[in-house]
Amino acid sequence: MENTTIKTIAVHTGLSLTTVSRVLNGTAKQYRVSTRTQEKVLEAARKLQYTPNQAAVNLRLKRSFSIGLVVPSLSNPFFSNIASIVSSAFRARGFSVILIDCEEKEEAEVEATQSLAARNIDGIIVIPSGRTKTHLELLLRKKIPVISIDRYFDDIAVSYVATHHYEGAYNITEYLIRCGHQRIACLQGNPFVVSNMLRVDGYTNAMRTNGLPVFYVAGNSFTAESGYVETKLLLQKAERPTAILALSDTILLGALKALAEEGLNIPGDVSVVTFDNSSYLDFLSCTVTSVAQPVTDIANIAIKLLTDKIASKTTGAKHQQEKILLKPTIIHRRSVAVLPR
Amino acid sequence: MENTTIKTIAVHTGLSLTTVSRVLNGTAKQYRVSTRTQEKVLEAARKLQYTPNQAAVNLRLKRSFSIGLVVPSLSNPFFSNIASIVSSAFRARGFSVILIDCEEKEEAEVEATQSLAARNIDGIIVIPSGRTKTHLELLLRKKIPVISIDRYFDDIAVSYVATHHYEGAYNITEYLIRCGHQRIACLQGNPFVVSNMLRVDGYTNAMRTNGLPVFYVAGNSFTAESGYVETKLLLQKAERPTAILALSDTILLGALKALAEEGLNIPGDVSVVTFDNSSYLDFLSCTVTSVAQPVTDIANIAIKLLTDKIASKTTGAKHQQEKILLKPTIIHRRSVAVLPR
DNA sequence: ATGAAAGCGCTAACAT
DNA sequence: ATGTTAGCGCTTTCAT
Repeated sequence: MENTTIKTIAVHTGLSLTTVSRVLNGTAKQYRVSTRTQEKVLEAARKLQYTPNQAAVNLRLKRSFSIGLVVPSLSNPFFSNIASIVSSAFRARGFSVILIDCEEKEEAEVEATQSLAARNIDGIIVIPSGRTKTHLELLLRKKIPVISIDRYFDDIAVSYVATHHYEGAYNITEYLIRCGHQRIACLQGNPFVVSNMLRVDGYTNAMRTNGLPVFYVAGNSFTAESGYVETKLLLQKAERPTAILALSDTILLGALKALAEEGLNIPGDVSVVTFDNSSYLDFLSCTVTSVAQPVTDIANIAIKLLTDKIASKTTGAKHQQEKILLKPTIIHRRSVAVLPR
Repeated sequence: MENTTIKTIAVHTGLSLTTVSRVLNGTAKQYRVSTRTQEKVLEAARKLQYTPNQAAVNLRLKRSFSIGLVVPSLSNPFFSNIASIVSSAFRARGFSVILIDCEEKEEAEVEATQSLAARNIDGIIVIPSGRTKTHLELLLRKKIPVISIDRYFDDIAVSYVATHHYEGAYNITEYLIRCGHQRIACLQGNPFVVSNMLRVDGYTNAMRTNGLPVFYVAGNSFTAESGYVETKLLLQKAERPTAILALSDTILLGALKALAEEGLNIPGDVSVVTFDNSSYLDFLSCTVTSVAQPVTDIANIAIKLLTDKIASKTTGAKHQQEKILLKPTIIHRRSVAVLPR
């Protein structure tokens, strides 16, 4: 009792492979297969527990009916949240989703896109882990629809959807300044990814525009460890900050730990704001004001863009690079003190 | 300029498909392919940017060199954390990981396992979303190695690795009792999954063994919403609890919100403990004592079991069902008050 | 040391 | 209304 294939069914019903294939693919009507025959095939398929061998379909059709989703790290709630939303939306549209966690490693990301391409993937959504981008151009050359989210490159023809990182950072920095803060420290993540660079730019420009010196920028990854270490160092400075802008919630967590260890109160001793607006911000010892990214919108637009590109591979319609930036919003909580002038 | 296949390389080098294939698969030595020839093939492959078509390999070999990881929900940090650990461990061993988020839906889980099976997946790790288990038996019948983690079924021959849920709940309940608590409420998750049932049993038995009535059990899913709603209801009772045991960190978050809304302090007005030990527990307004699951151990053992099963498919060695339960530990923080007797 | 040829399971162009 | 056949890209047995 080997695996059931269409051949098994053909033998079983005394029909040809073609007819069986037609019935099973729903093209029966189109080829005027008799109702009788259809029933026979369907019944045999059910009885023999037939499931199509995707490798064969894939080889033949050069399509896999699945899309790849490549993320830097699932242990970061921001990414796992996006992953969850994107993946369910695609499944709802009949695509399988192959999710790959790169552990923030660029080689892993390159490998991931190659392995996806080798599987005749229908399309790829990627959140780039670093500066590497040639692998994305390669996908383009292979005519594999690809779009990037959250992070992106302006100098290659890959469409993207992301939060307007610059604006988010600029606005929240300016908000801190309006609250009377002048010594505002910025705890950054991976200094080589666009999202981080733009946020740092937003912070820097908001400071300068308001006639303030850029007080402090440090950090090297979007992790609690980085946030912790940098805050420890920051607090060694002769002049302590009155406010800290953490560029992600993971960084924030580390910063909070360091602040607690130093016995500093929020917002009494130091104000704190962050990026990403994770749900636990509402439950921290001091609820934390945050820049919220429109994650659901990002996911939905990404899906729309990718499915359009996939669909138009058949029609052959040309697409230009779409560059979509969505407005972030500030969610106000209680972590910011208004300083006396 | 079409896609490069071994045929392209064969034509290019004037060699046969066989020879090209041998070189590319590292069996060159075994077949005494001349060094000269090997170089030619390798060079052509590089120049033409050859990547093997996995669908073809898969069809031919009935192997995909990838494993499936099926989880209930990636937006739950406990699962996304496991997913991250398992997926990186497998990639390190040369397997691709196809990760599927089922949104806690049993149909989605069944569909996922079927779709994975249709891809000639080498093995599957699943965290079951509910009571459904026939799909796992089906995998077994198709000789696809499968093991479940975190949640499991004792009456089917699927191996599993999980935390000793019963013990975790029993111990922490008893700890609360020793601290003088008698009215302890239990906020449960999905009542139909083993992990939840066992935890509830642990709670219930700890109460009974210590001569206390089972005060309160309610809830229906491992979400903040459920935790919030149930806590709201719980606080309507004439007799309020002195302690709350949340069966997951997500439930805890909802409970905390409800407690805050009622103006209750932790641990002054009510003590709180939870399951899962997420990193943010250290940063809440009151750090929360928690049952920690040995997630890394679970992942590593799961990997060991699965790779063994995959390897022994070739050797044909028989495996019995492995049932592995790991001890949880209690991480003490500041959310539990010691009551006067 | 290298090649020819069969076949994995499926679809589709081309009969009839 | 149904069937024959070629071929997707690869591995492997069997020749030479």
